[in-house]
Amino acid sequence: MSQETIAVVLPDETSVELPAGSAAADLAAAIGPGLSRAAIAARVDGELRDLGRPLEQGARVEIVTRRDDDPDALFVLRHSAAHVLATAVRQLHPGAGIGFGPPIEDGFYYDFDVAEPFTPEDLERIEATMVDVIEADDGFERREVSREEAEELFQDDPLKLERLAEIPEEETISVYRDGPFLDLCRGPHVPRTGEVRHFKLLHAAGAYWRGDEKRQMLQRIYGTAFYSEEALEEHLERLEEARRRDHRKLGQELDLFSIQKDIGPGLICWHPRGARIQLELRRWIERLLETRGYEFVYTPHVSSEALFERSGHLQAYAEHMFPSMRGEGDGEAYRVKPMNCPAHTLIYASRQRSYRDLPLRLSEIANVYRFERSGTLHGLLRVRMLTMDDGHIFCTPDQVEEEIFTALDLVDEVMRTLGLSYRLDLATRPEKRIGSDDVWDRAEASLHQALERIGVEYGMDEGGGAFYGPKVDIKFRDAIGREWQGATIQLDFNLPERFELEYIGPDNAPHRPVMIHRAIFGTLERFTGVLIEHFAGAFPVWLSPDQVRVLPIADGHAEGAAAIVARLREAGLRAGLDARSETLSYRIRDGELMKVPYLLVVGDRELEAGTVAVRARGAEQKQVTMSVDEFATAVSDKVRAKALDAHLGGR
RNA sequence: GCCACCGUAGCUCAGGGGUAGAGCACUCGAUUCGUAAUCGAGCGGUCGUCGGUUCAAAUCCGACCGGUGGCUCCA
Repeated sequence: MSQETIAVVLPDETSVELPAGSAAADLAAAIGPGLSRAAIAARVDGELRDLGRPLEQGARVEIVTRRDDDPDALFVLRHSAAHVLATAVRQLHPGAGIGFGPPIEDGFYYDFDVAEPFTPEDLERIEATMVDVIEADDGFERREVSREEAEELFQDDPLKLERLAEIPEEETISVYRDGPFLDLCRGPHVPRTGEVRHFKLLHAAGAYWRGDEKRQMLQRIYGTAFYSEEALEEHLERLEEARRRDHRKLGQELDLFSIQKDIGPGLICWHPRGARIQLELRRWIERLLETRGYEFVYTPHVSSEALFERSGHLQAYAEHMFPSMRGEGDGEAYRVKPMNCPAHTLIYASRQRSYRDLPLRLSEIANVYRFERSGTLHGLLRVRMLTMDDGHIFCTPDQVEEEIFTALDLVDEVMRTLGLSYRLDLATRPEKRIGSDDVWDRAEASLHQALERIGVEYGMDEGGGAFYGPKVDIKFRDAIGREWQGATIQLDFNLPERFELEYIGPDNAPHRPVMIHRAIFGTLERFTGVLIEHFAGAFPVWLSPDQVRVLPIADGHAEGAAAIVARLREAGLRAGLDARSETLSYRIRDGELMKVPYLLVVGDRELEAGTVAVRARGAEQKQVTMSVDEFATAVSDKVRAKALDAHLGGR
C-alpha cells in the first residue's frame, strides 16, 4: 500500500482511493458535486465526525447530509446552533460564563452564568445577534489541545475548567472555534455557522449547574433548529397543536375538573363530566382485576405514624408526606397515607398464610396524599391527592415470573384498548440497595423472562430500580412530548422483611413471600390527563361523559325528543336533551365543541317515522337516519366493544 | 424548594397614576328555526392578598398566595 493514498469503504461496500490526509469533505467532493454541497458531517466507523477531519486508511465512511429526517444530521446542526447561541450571548454579554450546550431531543440549549437572568427582550436581541453570527458564516474549526493549553484557554471560565478537570487523562481534548467564540467541545459540528439558518429560541429558564440543586443556578436558553424552514414551521405548529390539547385547557373547556385556590394546590375537584370518566375507568379496571383473581380491600386514609416508621417510608420520604397530626391531648401521632403498601402488608400478616393461599392479590382503588414540592405540580399529571389503582401481590419466589407476566399482559390490554402507545423500561439494581445479589439476580431474571414472554420491546434503565427491588416502568408522553410515569410493576424484598411476612411451605417450615407492587393506570388523575390529551377531549363513546344529545328542531318537537332521551337512558346510554331556545345550528355547534359523540336531530320527519337523524362525531357521512332502536343497539355495541371511533356506518 | 415570567367579570382578553372595558357565558324578552354562533336588554369586578410610595394606585415598589415554563425531586 502506498503512503500517498488511502482507501475508504462506502456503505454500498465500494472502496474509494483518496490522497492521504483526505477528509470526509474530500470524499464527498470526489463522489459528486451534489453530495459535496449537501454534506454536513460524516459517520466514520460508526462515529459521528466533522466533515473536515482526515480519514484513516480502511475507514468505513458514510456522508451525513442536510436532512431533517436524519437524527444524526439534526444532532450535529443543533449542537452547532447551541454554539451560535453562545457566540451571540458572548457578544451581548461579554462576561457571561458558559456551562453546557448540548443538542437535545427536538432542539438544543446552552447554560450561561450571567448576573441578570435573560428577559424575553434579551431573547429577541440574542436571536437577532445569532442571525449576524450565521450571516458571518464562519467555519467551525476543530483543534486538539493539551490539557495545559486548554486550562490556559479557559482560565476565565470556571465552569469549563471544572468540566475540563473531569475529562480522563487518556481522552483527547478538543476545542472548537467559530469566529470569536471558542468552546471546549467534543463536536462534531456542521462546517460553517451559515448552516444554521432555520432556528428559533423558545424560552429561558433557570437550571442548576450540573443538575445539582445544591449548586448555583445558571440561565438556560432553549431553542430548536432544522435544515428547512418547512420542518421548523411544522415543529412549531406541532407545539401549537399540543398546547391546544393541553389537558388543563380542555379540562376547563369541557368542564371536566378544576383546581381551586380555596382548596389548595395539586388537589383536584372532579366536575360531573370528569367524574364520569373516572367512574368508567374505575369500573373497567375493577372488572379486569376481578377476572384475574384480585380481591378488593379498603384501608383507612390515616394511619398511625409508627406504621410508616416501620415500613421505612417516613425516614425516606418525610418531606414529601403531609405533616403529622395529633388529637387534643397527647394521643398517638397520625399521618395521612402516602401509599397503601403497609396497610395491605398488615392484612397479609393478620393471619397465618399457607403456600396454598398464594398468590394473594389485594387491590384497592385508593386515594393517597403526597406533599409534592410546589414547583413540581402540574395539572392532573403531578398532584397532591392521587387515586392509585393500587395492588399488591404476595407470592412465592417461583410465582414471580407468572405474576409479572399477568400484570404486563393487563397493562398491554388496557393500553391497546385505548390505543395508547407506551414505552417499557426495566430498571435494575441501584447502588444503594437491600437484599443479596443472589435475590436480585433471580428477581431481575424473572422480570426479563416475563418481558420476553409477553414479546414486547423494552429499554434498560440500569441502576434505576428502587432500593427494595427491580421494576418495570411504563412511560407515556404528554401532548408536548414530556414523558410521565404510567403503570409500574415493582418487586419488593424490603417490606416482607420489615414486617416479617411468612407463609408455611409444603415443607411445613416458614418462608418469606415476595411482594409485587403494581398499578396499571398508575394514578387515575395522571391517566385521565394523558387520555384527555391523547383524545384531544373526544373520548371513545364508552368514556364520553355525554354520549348522546337530542336536539328538537322546534318547541313542538321537545316532547317527542324527551321521549327519545328516556328510551336511550333506559337502554343504558348517557343521553341528554338540548331544547334550549337557540337555533339548531347553535346547538349543533355547542354539541360539537363539547365533543359529544352523537347529536340526534329530531323534527317532524323523524317523529312521524320513529327515526332519528344522527350526526356522529368524526364520521365521513355527516348524517344518517335510523330508527331509535337501531341507534340504541348500535351505540350500545360501540360501548360494549369499547370502540375508539363513533362511526355507525349508515345506509 | 430554586430561577424567570404572569395574575383585570364564570371564560378569553384589552386598558396602564385621576374612581373599570369588549366578546363569550349567565338572566329576561322577542324569535320556533333542518345541521358549526338569531336579535335586543340586563346582571356581573374592593383589577390575587397584605403592606408601602402618592393629594390620588388596577396602574409604581415590597412581601406573600396562586399559576406558567424550566431545574431539582417523584415510594
